[in-house]
Amino acid sequence: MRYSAEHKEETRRRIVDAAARAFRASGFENVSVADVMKDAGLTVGGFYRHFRSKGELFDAAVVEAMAETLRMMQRRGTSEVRGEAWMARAAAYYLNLPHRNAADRGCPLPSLSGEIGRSSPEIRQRFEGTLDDIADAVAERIDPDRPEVARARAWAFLSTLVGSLLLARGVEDDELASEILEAGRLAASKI
Amino acid sequence: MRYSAEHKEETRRRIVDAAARAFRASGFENVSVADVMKDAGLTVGGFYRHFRSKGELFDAAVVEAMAETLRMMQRRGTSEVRGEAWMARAAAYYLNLPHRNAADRGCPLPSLSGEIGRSSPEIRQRFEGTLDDIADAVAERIDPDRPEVARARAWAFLSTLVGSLLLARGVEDDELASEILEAGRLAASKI
DNA sequence: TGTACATCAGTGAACGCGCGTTCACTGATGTAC
DNA sequence: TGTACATCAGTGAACGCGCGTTCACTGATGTAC
Repeated sequence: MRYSAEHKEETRRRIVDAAARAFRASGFENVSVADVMKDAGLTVGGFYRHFRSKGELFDAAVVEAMAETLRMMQRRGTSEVRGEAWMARAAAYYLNLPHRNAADRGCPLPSLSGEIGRSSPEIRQRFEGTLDDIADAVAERIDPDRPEVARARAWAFLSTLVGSLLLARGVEDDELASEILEAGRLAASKI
Repeated sequence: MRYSAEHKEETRRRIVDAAARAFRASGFENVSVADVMKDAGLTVGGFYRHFRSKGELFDAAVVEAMAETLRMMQRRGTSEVRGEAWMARAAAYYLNLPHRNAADRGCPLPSLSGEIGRSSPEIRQRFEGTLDDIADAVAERIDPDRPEVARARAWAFLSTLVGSLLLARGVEDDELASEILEAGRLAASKI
């Protein structure tokens, strides 16, 4: 092997990071391979030493962004807070104007679920796996003693967060966006 | 005027209908002008007698799909049902596998909010207007006597519906999709 | 330790395709007389 | 009422651009001796 294995892996990571940001900000079709490579400090040609196609990059970027979200969720879980207190805290962390305005660094669920819904079965299955893990992590925080009920509540909780953020991003007016986010925060905490 | 005004208007309507279906099913970038025209029984060239650009068509299609949703909401409202009973009924009507599997004829909120979030201010303002009307219509059904509180609940209700459908569409497994939809239905009715 | 060689990550130009848009043309239908 | 003319919705080919992908090449670095 020439160039250390770490070197190649590190480059790949830079490409995936740039892609994860760009796709969340602009969606699959509005991001070009050249854009991503430039963002990663490289030129187009080298791309195919790391990925077979743009689709494969999207796949990797989704996995990466979802893993981040899951890690974030789990990190929040090390504290002792549980139940409604945890839900209120998580909802506040998720539903606010900064998150609404920074899609590129935020949760991929509102920004990419639409595209994923139209993607290949492989990508959707991968997505499904991580999403399931996220739901489990959330259920554990909501009510560790009643896993069945907690899981249903976790899905409803996640749905409310994702839906609120999505709607808040669709409207132009910041006041209205705040109204939507606040309503979501309140309702999510009491699910 | 040659060709009656109605003739042109009727053709335009056919184009917009085809576009509203196609965009909901596949998103903006994955639908070509030629596709839409073919669906409307026409050829590409004629498109520009009706619209200045593909973007203008998207705008019209979003307005149309949102207006349908609003009409649907208002039609449901003629009955006397109010409050939680109405919420349970509306949630059941919205959150089910057929709706999850027929994005092209369903609510545009889950399928197009993502794209709209990245669209021009004009489109977003138009979207915002109808969305606001929908929220008002929902608030009226939830609790006509307390408009303030009802509006916040309406936003949370809509967020949960939209989020659940979006997540259910993102996963491959029908069982899991059902689980998500059911959780959403239950929680939405009690917001 | 030093040197020739081999590998392969990365470069940047070129290719080819899809698609939005334009354009010259057709022909159906309304209007003028 | 009938006929010549004007309009313009619709056709289908052509244009041009952006972008995904390919390719010949470079040069940095690891390996063999």
